Amino acid sequence: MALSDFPRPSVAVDVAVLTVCDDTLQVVTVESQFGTALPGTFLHEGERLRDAAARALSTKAGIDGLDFHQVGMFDDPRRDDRGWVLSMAHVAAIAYESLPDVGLIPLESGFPTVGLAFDHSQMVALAVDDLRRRYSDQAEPSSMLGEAFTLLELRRLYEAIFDRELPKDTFRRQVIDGLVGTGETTSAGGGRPAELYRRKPDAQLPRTAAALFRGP
Amino acid sequence: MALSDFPRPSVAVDVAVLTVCDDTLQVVTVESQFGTALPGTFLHEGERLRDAAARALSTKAGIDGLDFHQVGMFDDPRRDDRGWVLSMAHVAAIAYESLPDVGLIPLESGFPTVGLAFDHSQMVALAVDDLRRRYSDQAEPSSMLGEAFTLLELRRLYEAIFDRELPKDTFRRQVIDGLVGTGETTSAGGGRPAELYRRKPDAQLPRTAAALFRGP
DNA sequence: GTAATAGTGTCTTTCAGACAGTATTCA
DNA sequence: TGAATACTGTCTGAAAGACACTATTAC
Repeated sequence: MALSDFPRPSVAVDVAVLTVCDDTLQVVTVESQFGTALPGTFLHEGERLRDAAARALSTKAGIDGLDFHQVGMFDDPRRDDRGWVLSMAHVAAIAYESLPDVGLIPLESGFPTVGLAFDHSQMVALAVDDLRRRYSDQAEPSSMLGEAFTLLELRRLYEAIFDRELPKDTFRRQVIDGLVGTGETTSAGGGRPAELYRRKPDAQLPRTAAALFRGP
Repeated sequence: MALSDFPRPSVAVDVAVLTVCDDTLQVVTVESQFGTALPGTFLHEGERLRDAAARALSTKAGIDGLDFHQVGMFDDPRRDDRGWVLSMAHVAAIAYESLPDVGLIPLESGFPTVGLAFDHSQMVALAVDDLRRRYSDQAEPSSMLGEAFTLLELRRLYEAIFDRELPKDTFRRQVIDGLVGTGETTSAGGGRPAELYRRKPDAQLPRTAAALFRGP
């Protein structure tokens, strides 16, 4: 049997890069002829989707070295005026301090506060869902903080991701087993120095952590 | 800007249809020249992925009317000897009683007990993950039982999906608010007649239900 | 009656969440 | 010393999970 004789779609990738700035989730955007949009590109021959996503991010936003997760294929035949284009939405996360000078749009309870081109606002909503799921399962799985961080920094990150204040003592008990303490401390806060922690690889958070993060 | 001048991949869909038979999750398979595989097809021009999935299932397995969820795009350039073929894996669920005469393969803790063609075994593993996530969020969201069902039937279904015995009283308290009782009962079990329930649309299960289903 | 299954009241243990206490730094 | 922040012991209320009891059918 020969390969499909049907016309083939163009396949693209778009990437929602999420970061936290000013205690708020934000998404990286680029300016294009179609307006403010997510970084994206067409898939090259023989290329894998995640490699196309990395190439788009490197070329259009100067960002490298991130992990990508698929969040959904957008396949409305009329989603792009230029023709039949399927696009795989991806999500990645990065520490704000590692970001070059790029456009950022804050997210209000998971949705962009301004409209993005194409169906990119829907992509961002799915990206936030996926990020929240992964942050419910593990402690800081995507390096949105630096190499080491205090529990206060971690809690502020989770409060931004889940758009919700979290009690510090319960939060600590939920995440502490997913972390390893370095012996070091930092006194950047002004008061008693806080211990610095790293993520414990492959450690799962307790099943009840999701209930705390997502609220009642 | 003209549309991409790059060569385009063929795009296909494959569907993991899950059902429960003999207290075990099973997946629908078809025989092809490549061996035992998931039902699939190439995407037609202008067609949406979910419509291609429905067409594949209707044509190759005689199954209609299901809901499909994307679980991931498989994009290894060498995954199909015939050429460059991307395939979107889908998941759907169906009551065993609604199945026509098709091939079924039982799943051992989420994985097929025999190898499937291509990367279809990986697709099934992702499909089971997705099914478990959706059954953790809502009570019986995919109609794997009939229109109405008893709590015993529902619990047996969840035990098969999560491959784990569940205590009947705690299970009841977790799911009861996601159901609506019909006034009717059935005495098919032999003992005291059991009330028949339906799914309450849009009702979310408590956050702690996932902890019960997935276990320690 | 017995057997079988459905459904529920209750007890205990556990833990989320709140509160307040102690600990350690800087000014 | 006081202010600020980090961390932790303890209390309470709620609920998971276990257990047993009652309820309703068939035989």
